[in-house]
Order: sequence, then structure tokens, then C-alpha cells
Amino acid sequence: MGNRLHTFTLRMNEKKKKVSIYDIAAVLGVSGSTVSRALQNHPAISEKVREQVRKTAREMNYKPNALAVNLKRGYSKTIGVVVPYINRNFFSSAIEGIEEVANRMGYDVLICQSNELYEKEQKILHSLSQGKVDGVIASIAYGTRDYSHYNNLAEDRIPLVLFDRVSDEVKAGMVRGNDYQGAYRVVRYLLSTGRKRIFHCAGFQHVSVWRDRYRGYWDALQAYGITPEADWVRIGGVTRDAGVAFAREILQGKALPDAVFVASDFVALGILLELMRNGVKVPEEVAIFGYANESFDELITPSLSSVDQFSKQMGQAAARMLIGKLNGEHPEDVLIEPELILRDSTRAQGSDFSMNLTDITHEGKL
Amino acid sequence: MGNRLHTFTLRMNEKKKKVSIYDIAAVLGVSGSTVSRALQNHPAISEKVREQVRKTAREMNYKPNALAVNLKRGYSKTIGVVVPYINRNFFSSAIEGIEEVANRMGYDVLICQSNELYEKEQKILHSLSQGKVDGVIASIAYGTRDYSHYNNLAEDRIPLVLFDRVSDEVKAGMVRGNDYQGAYRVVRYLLSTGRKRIFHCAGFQHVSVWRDRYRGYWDALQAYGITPEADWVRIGGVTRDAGVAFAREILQGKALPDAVFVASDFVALGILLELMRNGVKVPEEVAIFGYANESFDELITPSLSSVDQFSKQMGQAAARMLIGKLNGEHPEDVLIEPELILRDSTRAQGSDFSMNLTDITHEGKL
DNA sequence: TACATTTGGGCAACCGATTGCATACATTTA
DNA sequence: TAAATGTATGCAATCGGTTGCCCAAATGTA
Repeated sequence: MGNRLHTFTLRMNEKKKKVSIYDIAAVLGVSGSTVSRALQNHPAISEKVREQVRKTAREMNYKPNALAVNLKRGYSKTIGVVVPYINRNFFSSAIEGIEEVANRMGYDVLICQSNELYEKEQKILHSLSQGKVDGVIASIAYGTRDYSHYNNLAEDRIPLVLFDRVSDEVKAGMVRGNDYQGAYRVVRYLLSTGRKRIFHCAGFQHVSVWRDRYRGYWDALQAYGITPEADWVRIGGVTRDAGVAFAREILQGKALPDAVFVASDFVALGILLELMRNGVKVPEEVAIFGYANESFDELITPSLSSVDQFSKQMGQAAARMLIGKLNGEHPEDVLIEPELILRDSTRAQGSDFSMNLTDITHEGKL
Repeated sequence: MGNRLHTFTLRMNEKKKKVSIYDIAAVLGVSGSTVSRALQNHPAISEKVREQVRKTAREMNYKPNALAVNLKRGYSKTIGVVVPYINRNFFSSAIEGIEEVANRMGYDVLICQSNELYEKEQKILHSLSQGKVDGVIASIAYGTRDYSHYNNLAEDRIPLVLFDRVSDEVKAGMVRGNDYQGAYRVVRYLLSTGRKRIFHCAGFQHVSVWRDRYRGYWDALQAYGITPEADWVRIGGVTRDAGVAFAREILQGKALPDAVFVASDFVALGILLELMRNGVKVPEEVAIFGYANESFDELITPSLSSVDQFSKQMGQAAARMLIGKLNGEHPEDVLIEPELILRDSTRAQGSDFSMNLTDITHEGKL
């Protein structure tokens, strides 16, 4: 047998082919079925043969061809994840949560980034729906306004779970943060510290999370009898540069705001730096409150108050939901309550303002 | 024909099966081969049939099964990428570079993270080598000390390119930054600003990049007639916490260093914050120089001097190299020269120290 | 010894494509 | 009109596994 193995090895080097069950079968003089069954611990195969097969497989460095297995089985035990960017803290920790649950349940995770581009998102989904994954977890790119590529997944029987950036136009399971509440509470907190003239820097309104945050902001102000003026709100992209641009607008306005509630930490960063570069004191003159609790928030000076969305838990919930769907269940949508993280950029001014807000995390509890 | 299509649709809903070329063939009354060829624009198929097939395929929402295609073709046009973490700026921009080149060349990219764990890395490579990818680009986890899982890829004819974290024990193409030079120049710069007592916080020495940085540090000091004492160097993990721990050691030592050259920005962050928390002035008393130019470097106060490794270019080079290998070429290894980014954490003290170092980038040139 | 079971393993179809070769028909040429 | 091309399509093998069904040998039972 050692001899046959040797012969085989030589052939290997010539033909540069991978080892299949039939190669093992040939060496052992059995059929492919037997090898397949032996490797699966099928009871119909005797202990003796089973051991021989396993041993030979090991010696020949056999690895099952996942493509063949998946093709035959009809599923791949793989979950596709589509996010705008993988290097946003929010998304990378969501992915962490997804991987954790998925791996535990025996699934692989295939990560893709859309770069916020509709076309790339489309391509990715198209590629994933060619049998590569059993289901998809996604957070919609903001370049996306037509959702048919998402809805098409259903035609291919690929279950879909959206998290964070969801849309009612898509039929899918959803895991969302309570962005409305988060925003509402941010504004209420700012009001409680005596800030009244509260601006808002929003993201594009076709995106659920930014629309909800805007609504929360609006309703909170209304609830306290304040109606925002037209120039209090700016809608735009969620980049640092957009923040810089908004800061400049603010500086050119007739009066500084007391506070700015920003729908994204990256925008908040741009605003904060640009305001300070122009001599505006944060938080003394203007308080700034971001959203997403990016990792840089606590590193900048002043540290940036923000809203933690429990991104890892969101990822876990999304993975659980998708796997539930794959098992034929009908899991309910998940809504995760966010938590305010208070830092220096919203430090209260002057005399101790006594608050009565029990739902707020104080600095350090991060 | 509309009728046949309708019948088919009904069957679809019942059986919940995806559309194959044979379904199209059945509707049109032709063979599977014809459909396959028509979809590939094979010249042997008449214009008329070709159009019919394409039209029907579109109507039936046909998507080729990637598993079947790849199984048959023997390759997948997919590149596997394995990195320790996707949310490190360094790695995510390397991935950006990889994707850019790969997509342009018609390859998909499958991203995996090892979390610095040997076991997970092993699992990932094992899974990738089951026919899922044509080649692998990786940066070795620091939990890895045995490299057979990498070398095993060769047995499966899967070309491998390592970037950043490489190893001589692995037979693979390599794209590296010139870490030795980077470190050497950092230390030379620090010396040029009058700092002599320069500590070094290194990463585990079985990892190429950290070993090289240590060597560069050592040689630079030697070249200037300085021999580091035993407690000048600490070898350990590359987390923020490790930095905090080192800072505490420093604080308990007999004398503060003039500067600390840190092999990782995350460690440098920990050191910087902990030193400052204990009243040490940075850079007045101690200068700190990091490595990797993470995005938070410019955001903290004082901003952190660091070494930019051109991670995106590294990714591009790695992808080019891998695709070259896939095309049967034998690309040469790539060494990328890093660039020093000077920020406030190493601001020179007292009188203007006139430097004669032309290879240094000055603040703002980032 | 004869028959019924159990055990171990092979045959062949199948998953969804691709492709070399054969074939049927149409067209051109001698 | 028969033979030689050309054109359009189908058959069947193949990629590397999995699995229902069938059969031969071994074992059990009377």
C-alpha cells in the first residue's frame, strides 16, 4: 500500500490535481461511495475500512471540495454580510457579533463592503445569490434608493435580515436601534442642561436611521415648545468633511447654536474640530452630541458625547434571526434601545443643573 | 410560450427551487447545452435561439449557479484575504487596495479575520482551501508560531501572498514595509531632537514586523553610540492595555525616558494616555512615536507621531502579486519604504534643533 | 443443511453547469 | 443528383461529492 501511495504522489506532482475521494478509493481498492461514507462515519461502513480510509485521507492530505459538497447538498452553510464599510467601528463590531453567533452555529461568514455605492451593492448581492450563501445580513448603502436587488433575493429563496440601515420597501427581517428614542433623549438631555438653540446635522432622509433621528430631534424640541428654524437643520453626507462644511455654515450664521446634535460621529468630529479651529469653545459655547459611539469619541479633546447602539448585540441578533429563518422559523424583528454616553463635549455649564433623567449613562460607565 | 412560462412559475412556487438552465431549456424545448451556449454567446448558436434564451432567462430570473460553474471550471475567480482584524485602519485600507485591484481584474474578494488566533487562522485557511478561492492573501496572526497551515496551501496548489506580517518559514510571495528602516529612522529622528534615553515597546519577536522594528531601533542607537539598558525595552502584546502596563513600569523606573518608540499605535495610545494621566508631559518630558499611522493618531492630544506604511499600496501590490502568480508568473517580492509622520507627541524642545534629515515628512503633509 | 437476516459495500443517479464529439438538416459544389 | 461542406443542436461525460437502492457474503436460526 505504501507503494501505491508513492505512485500516487508522483502522479500528483505531475498532474497538479487535488486529491478526491476517488483517489483515495483507488489507493484502497474500494469505491468512492465507501470513502465518502467512511469519512462521514456512516454506520454501514466497518470500523476497519473506516479507519483505513481516514488514515489514507490524512496521508494524502485530502480535503473535501466544498463546491461539490455544497452543490450536492443545496446549501453552503455560509452567511453573506454586506455593509457600507468594514472599518467603521459600528460595522466591524456588528460583524464581530455576527461571526460569533454564526460560527457557533456552524456557519461561515462572507464579508463584503458596498462602499455606500448602489452599484457595488447590487453586484455583491447578485454574486451572493448565485448559490454562494444561504442567507444575507445587510445594512443598506446610502447610495441606494431602489431596493429591488434586495427584494430579488426572495425569488432565489435567500432569506434576508437588515440591520441598522433598514427600509420598509424591503421585505426582510430587521434588527434596528431605536434611533427615534436615542435622538429624542439626546435632545431632551441637552435641553435639561439649559441648551435651547439646538441644531441638527442629519444624514440623507431616505435612510431609515437618519430619518428617525431627525424625527426624534424634532419631536423632542416640539415637546418642549421649541420649533427649530430653517437654518437649524442641515441634511447631507455623513463624512468628516460634511461636518467641516456645516461648521462653516454655522460660523457664518447670525448666532451660534447652544448645541448641535449630529446624526453621525464622523460629521460631529468635523464640526467639533472646525468650530474649535475658529475659536469656538466646546462645550462652553456650543455642546456637541454625536451618534454611534465610534472609538475615537473618547480620544479627542473634548471627548465626544455620543449614543451607543450596542452594535455587537445588533450583529448577534441579526445572525440569530437569519439562522432562525434558515431553520424555517419566523423570528420577530428586534429593536435595541440605545444608551447615551455623556462626555466632555456636552459638559453642563455654570451652576449644577439638577437633572432628573434616569436613563442616562454617566461618563465612565462606558 | 407565455403559457408555458406561467406553468413554470406555478411549479416554482410549489417546489421552491431555483431556476437552472434546464428549466429554461424545458420552456423553450431545447437542450441544456444550447441554453448554456446561448448564454455564453457561443457562435454555434443561431441569433434567433440565442435571443430567445436570453429573454427567457431574464424573465425567469435565471442566475447561474456559481458553485456548479466553479466546480466545473476548476477555479472560482475569488481571492481569500485573511487578516487579524478588519477594523484596524492598517488592515482595512490594505483590504481596500486589494479589492480595488482584484475587482478590476475580475476577482471577488472573500474577507476573513483571525482575531490574532492561531486556531481561527487555521480553520479559515482550511475552509478556504476547499476550493473556495484560487489564491490567498494573508497577514499572519501573532498567535501563530507554527506555519504548516500556510505551507499546506501549496499542496492544494493555492498560491499565497503574505503582507506586512510575513515569515521566512512560509514559502510565499511577500509584500512588506521596510520596518527596519522605518524604526531606524524614527530613532535617528528622535536622537536628532536631542533625545537620548529612548525606550522601545516592542511586539512579540516571532513576528517579522516587530522583530525588524526592534532591530532598527537597536541598530540606530548603536550607530549613535548608545546601548539600551535592559529596562529600556519591553516586549509584549499590541493592545492599548499593554501600553498602559508599560507606562506604569516606566513610571516606577528610576528615571523617565526622553522618548518612547512604540511598535504599535494602539500601545502608544495606552502609554501616552497613562503617562499623561500621571502628570507626565508629552512631548515636553517624554516624546512618543508610534507605528502604523492609525486614524486616531491625529485626533488625540497631543497628536501622535507615527510611521505611515502605505497600507493601501501594500494591498494593491499584494493583489497584483497574487494575480500574477495565478497567471503563472513569478512576481518578485515587494518592499515598501515607510514615511515618518511628525506630530505633536514628538515636538522638539527648547531652541530650534536644526535637523539634517531630508527623509522626513513634516506635519501636515499627511 | 436450508433459509432468513444482518452487515458491508458497490452502482448509478443527481446537484448545475461546461464542452468535445456526433448528428441532422440545409446549403453548396462537382 | 450525389457528394462535400457548413450550420445548429443534442448527447453524454465530467467536475467531486452524496445517497437511495440493490446485492453478495457473513451470520443467525431452526
